[in-house]
Amino acid sequence: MSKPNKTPTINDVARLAGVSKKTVSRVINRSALLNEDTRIKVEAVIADLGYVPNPQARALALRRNFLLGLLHDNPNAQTVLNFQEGVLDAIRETEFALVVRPVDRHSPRMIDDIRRFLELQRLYGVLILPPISENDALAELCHEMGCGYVRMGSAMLDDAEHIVASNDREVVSQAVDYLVELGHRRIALIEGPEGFRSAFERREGFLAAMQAHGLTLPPEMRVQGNYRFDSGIAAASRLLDIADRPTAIFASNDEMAAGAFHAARQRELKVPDDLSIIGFDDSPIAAHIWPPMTTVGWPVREMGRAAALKLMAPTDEAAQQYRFPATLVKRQSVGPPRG
Amino acid sequence: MSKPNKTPTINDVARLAGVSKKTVSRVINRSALLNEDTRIKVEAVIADLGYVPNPQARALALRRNFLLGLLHDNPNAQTVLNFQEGVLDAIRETEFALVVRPVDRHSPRMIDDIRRFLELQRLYGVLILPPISENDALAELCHEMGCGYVRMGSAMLDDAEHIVASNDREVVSQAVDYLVELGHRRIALIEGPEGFRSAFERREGFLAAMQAHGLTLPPEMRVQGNYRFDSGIAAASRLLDIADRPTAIFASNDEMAAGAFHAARQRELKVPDDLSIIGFDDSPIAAHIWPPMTTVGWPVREMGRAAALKLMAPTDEAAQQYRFPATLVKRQSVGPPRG
DNA sequence: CTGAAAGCGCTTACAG
DNA sequence: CTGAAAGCGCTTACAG
Repeated sequence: MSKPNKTPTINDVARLAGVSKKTVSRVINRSALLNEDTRIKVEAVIADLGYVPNPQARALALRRNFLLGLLHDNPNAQTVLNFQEGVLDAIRETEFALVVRPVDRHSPRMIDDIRRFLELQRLYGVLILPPISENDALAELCHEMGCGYVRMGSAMLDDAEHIVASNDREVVSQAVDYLVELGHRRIALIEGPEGFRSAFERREGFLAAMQAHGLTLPPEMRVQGNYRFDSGIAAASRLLDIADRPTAIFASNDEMAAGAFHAARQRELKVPDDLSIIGFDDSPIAAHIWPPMTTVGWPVREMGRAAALKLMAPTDEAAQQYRFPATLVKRQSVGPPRG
Repeated sequence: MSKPNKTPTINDVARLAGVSKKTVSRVINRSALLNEDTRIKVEAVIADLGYVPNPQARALALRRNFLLGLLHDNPNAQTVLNFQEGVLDAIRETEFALVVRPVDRHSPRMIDDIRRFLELQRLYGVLILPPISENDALAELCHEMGCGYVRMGSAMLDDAEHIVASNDREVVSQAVDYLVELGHRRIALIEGPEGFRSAFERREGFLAAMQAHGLTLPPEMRVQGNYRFDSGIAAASRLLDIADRPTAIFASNDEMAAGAFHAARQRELKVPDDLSIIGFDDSPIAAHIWPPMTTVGWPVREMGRAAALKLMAPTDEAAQQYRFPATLVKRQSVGPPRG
């Protein structure tokens, strides 16, 4: 007789179902070697009691927690949150929970810190956001520690089971196509920082499209930023001070594109009449800046959901998807060039 | 002899220190009833072995996890992330980890969902962000489940041990003072939605300051929004279409203030020459909009850090703080009224 | 101040 | 297909 108020344990289920704990355990873990009638009987008792296996006990016995980790380093806040929402979509109604771990990619101890974290928390698996998702040493660490992992990236950085990827290169090419169709010829690039795969992919997409259209990109029409707002102002300032200045700018992310808006304003250039601007991310700033910004949106929430499923239920159909196309979001920061 | 590669357990420590497991446990848990020499000896072995108690085992034995939960419903992404950073500052180098749980405050099942979550995960405590931090039923739930909690709020919603609060009311009064000093008299209010304590506090601060300056607020100069961008456009549009339109607007958050910028632009009014605007939050949009927005910044990261400490180490000096003053951040969206 | 025994609620070989 | 025993790595009364 257990006290009426206590939450039921595996023993209660076993006793009421007239089987051993082990058999109940088999039901919980969906063991194949199990008589159908036994399973039905046990499941009835489980439902009746409202029994839920204690995660702490399972974690101890299995040496593995039912926790998904989210590793990120300071990217776009909205992206992190949208990804989290997607993960939640996937873990809702499951026994899993989400542990968030911001890390510092500039720290020499980052890998060691994460190693300790994984050792201690015995995570079921981790989800890794860019840019640290591009760190192969980190993926290797997960592998050697027996911790599942899925990376989010701008390209196929890993096998399908370990990645949710967008098609940055293609979609940036499409953005350039769009500008060219409107009549732009002097199109400048504000690229992202060295060492970011996203910066690389977006630049390659840009260059490929320019070449496809037979357009040249003079060196001064290509400036590097660091993905932050101020660097966008600086980069765009240089571009707009060129005598034969560009009529359109593609910036590798929205923050830098927002900086380009500022640089234009400072010079009393109108967007889009004097200057068309396209960003990347579709972050809140894109919709709220004036005029609303044409940008590239990626399905971050869906990526988060799929990434979590890859960890929890790799055989699920929804977990098979690894390609998540980004799309051009047309707003008012792009128009035909003047004259 | 345990295998050399295995991570050390409490048994290894006990054996090498020549004491019982229980004594090691006492050292880990800083029991007072402990001979000083014994403690030093055990601590030496712990350091030597690099022993770290297994959190899963402790969780099972203690019926309590070393996890801090962050409960939030969709507020400003940057606020959530800054708060997370603060929590991380506090849990770094501890055994604690942070579990994030977005919830839906409009769901009738919210409380039940959270109850199940707390039951299952046996959290050490939860941190609750606004607006759900204002839900007293939720605080009551935590209390009855024996789960620690700390709320973040715009005012003293709870006892000092259960809250990190800003001073929204005062700081908004100061914002109004600032506008009045510059010469503004027709100052309008875009207030936040019903049921948000922050909206209430900010409105009260606004009204108190107006009254203190002997200024009246005609009903048409006070419009309600829902904290979202579009509602800011709508509210400001109404205000700016008044014949004797305001020379300054205070909006209860940055998103609505950004909407006010749009409404001004649509009417070809210049900020700040034709219209001064002040927001609240100091979110990224505030710094990136043109012209950069004067707003109120609150020390979200510090609040997150203190909130986590209140849960983990309530006696720490840093955990005593519960007041976190917000401050006016002056940028370029405010100037003297024209003429 | 310290220890031997039992227990937290599960799962893992090993039998049968 | 099913079960009795031992174990995961800690802590909690209870003695002494």
